[in-house]
Amino acid sequence: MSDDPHHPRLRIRVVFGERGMIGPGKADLLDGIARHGSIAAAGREMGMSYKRAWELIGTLNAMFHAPLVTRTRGGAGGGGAVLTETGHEVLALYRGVEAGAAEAGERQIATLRGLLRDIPDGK
Amino acid sequence: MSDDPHHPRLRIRVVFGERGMIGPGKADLLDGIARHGSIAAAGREMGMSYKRAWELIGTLNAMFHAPLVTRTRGGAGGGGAVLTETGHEVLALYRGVEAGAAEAGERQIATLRGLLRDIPDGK
DNA sequence: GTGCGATATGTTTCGTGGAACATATCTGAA
DNA sequence: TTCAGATATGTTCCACGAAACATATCGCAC
Repeated sequence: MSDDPHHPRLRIRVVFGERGMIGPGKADLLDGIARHGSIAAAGREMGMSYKRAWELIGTLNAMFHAPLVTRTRGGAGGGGAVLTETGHEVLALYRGVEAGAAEAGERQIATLRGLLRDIPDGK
Repeated sequence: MSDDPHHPRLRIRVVFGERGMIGPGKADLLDGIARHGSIAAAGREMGMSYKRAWELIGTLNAMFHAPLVTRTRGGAGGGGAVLTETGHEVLALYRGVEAGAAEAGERQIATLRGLLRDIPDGK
């Protein structure tokens, strides 16, 4: 979609043992909610069913000591969802890990990329 | 198995667009082959079927401009597999990315860990 | 009090990755 | 010339997660 297939991408998942984990999916979802103010809209944007988005948010909320997303039902516009302070914090921390890792691994990744076989078939 | 569930772990996957990707699974497999000199033994060690291990090695070999693993059939001991120079190089680069990311994200991850909910059930 | 738009959940269907199973093949050693 | 132990591959089966489908609920606006 909007990602350059020629540039290596780093997908990072932080695993907290049995307590859960957070990766690109949940992060992007939080991001979408922050931008749209709606679980449904965020899910739609990334081609994810409302149900799945809702479930992910549920696990995220249960995972931290305070919910990351608060929801409102009914009302003008039908309701909506917003990131709590903790929500913004967690998202920022995750993005920080991503950015730091990308920078720290820049050299190795470039070298790795150079070792790849030339594209076998341009489709 | 040997991973401390209390300490957050970073799982990193380097994605090269359509050309493939490398993550913990393939890296550990390469590692096992380097240590055991056998695809089968490496697979066994990580509870992976020989077939799956063999397939992963196949995609890895096809992914880079030179094979990462060379195999020998028959002979004393039935055969075996060893990492090529490129194989060692790729593994080292991936481990480097992992290490760099872990170090770079140390702060954020610790903070994230502090935001987790207290364990709900000690099992 | 009806409609709208979003959250909230349950149920069922379905595709896919992996496990399990089954062989075939290779070659040095005994 | 048989055996051992590893690579090499195809086929079938099944669990699990996600998608699809189906409702229910909420509350402001009109």
